[in-house]
Amino acid sequence: MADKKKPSPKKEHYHHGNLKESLVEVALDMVRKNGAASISLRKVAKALGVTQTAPYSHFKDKTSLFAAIATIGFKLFNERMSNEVPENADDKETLMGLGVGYVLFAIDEPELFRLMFGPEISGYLESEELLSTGSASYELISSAVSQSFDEQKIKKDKQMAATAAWAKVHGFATLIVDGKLDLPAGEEERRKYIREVISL
Amino acid sequence: MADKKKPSPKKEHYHHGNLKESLVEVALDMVRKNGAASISLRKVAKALGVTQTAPYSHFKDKTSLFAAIATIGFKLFNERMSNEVPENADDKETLMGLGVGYVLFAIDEPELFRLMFGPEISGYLESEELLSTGSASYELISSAVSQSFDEQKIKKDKQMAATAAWAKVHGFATLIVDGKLDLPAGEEERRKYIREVISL
DNA sequence: CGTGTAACTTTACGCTGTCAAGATTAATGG
DNA sequence: CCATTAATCTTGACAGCGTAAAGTTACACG
Repeated sequence: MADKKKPSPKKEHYHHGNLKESLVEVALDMVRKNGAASISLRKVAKALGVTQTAPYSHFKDKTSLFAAIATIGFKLFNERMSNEVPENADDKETLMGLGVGYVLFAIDEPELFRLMFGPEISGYLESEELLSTGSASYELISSAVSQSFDEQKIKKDKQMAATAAWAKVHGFATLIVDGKLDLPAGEEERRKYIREVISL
Repeated sequence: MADKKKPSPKKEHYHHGNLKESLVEVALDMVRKNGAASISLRKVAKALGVTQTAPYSHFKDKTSLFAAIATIGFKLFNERMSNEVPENADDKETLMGLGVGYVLFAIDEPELFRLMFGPEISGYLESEELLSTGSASYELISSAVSQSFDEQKIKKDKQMAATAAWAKVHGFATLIVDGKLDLPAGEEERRKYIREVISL
């Protein structure tokens, strides 16, 4: 991630140059640091030295900006889950890896996680990218469950099994993010703890 | 001087009488119908025929009102869970009943559920009643898990088992409330579906 | 070089939470 | 029973918010 061209420090140019990307960048930062509720379009605009209505040239409304951020969130989320799956993992290990990645992401990016599953963008259907990255997350888990159950020759309804697996992991992550659960300190202890809870 | 101060036709009393309760009542109604985000103190006040700042005689701020509503929510929640446990249930049946009640409450009161576990009151520590009714919910589940595991002579860490049980049910409820899952139509079908997912 | 258009500014509106100060009434105690 | 106090409610105000409408600037392209 090399830094691309940098806009001149002063407001020499009437046009910002890459305002859209910068808006997402700054807003993502604010979400991470203080949560989505702390964001106002005006503050984001001011942080970039543009006027309060400038963002409306690039985003229909505040929700659209949130959607763009959540889309990034889901990409990172899916990467994190995939990365947690070891090479040549069998179906069961795959499922566990995804679950651990799910929870670890929530721990590392609590505010982003909240936004992704929160009310700000719930019911927002206007971004195809958001919808596809979001459902990709579910597909990851769902297909892993499905394959895992094939392997184990379990005959339970697959969709229901996927729902149960998703629910457990999602609830776990949610409770952590909401501060309802205490976590072990170290990275490895956490990983172990998560694995144990998930496999119960 | 004759009619210096004329009370508006509707307005009989300067004092409302039981404004505090009425505020909670009306606000609870609004939460149920349109969600917590749709509420403004001003609208609640106007709905009761008082001025916009009248609520501040009874609630420190908007969050305090939300806390009062969430407290009611947790009471209903705990009742619902308890009612779902059949008489003379053994420990396992008790646990299942609580879980079913948990999810059914979320289905019946989605907006209230969201408020209870949402960011509006997260980190609000100024209402002892909210804290106690809230943790009572966890105690219900936690102690049921604990006893259930005694009965089954399972030696796994009880607290972790309680966490896993809580996570599964909570995640399930959350996903339903957020419209991420489709439910069967009838009351009994739902109960059955919930039981099956929970027991996976 | 002229012009269309995208990016940005200016201005403005209505809504919000909440503070400060004043008015009115209920409650209290002498 | 009356005077004082305390609780309750009103008036007025402020800053911040999302966002609509219309004007300005500058770049891209013929």
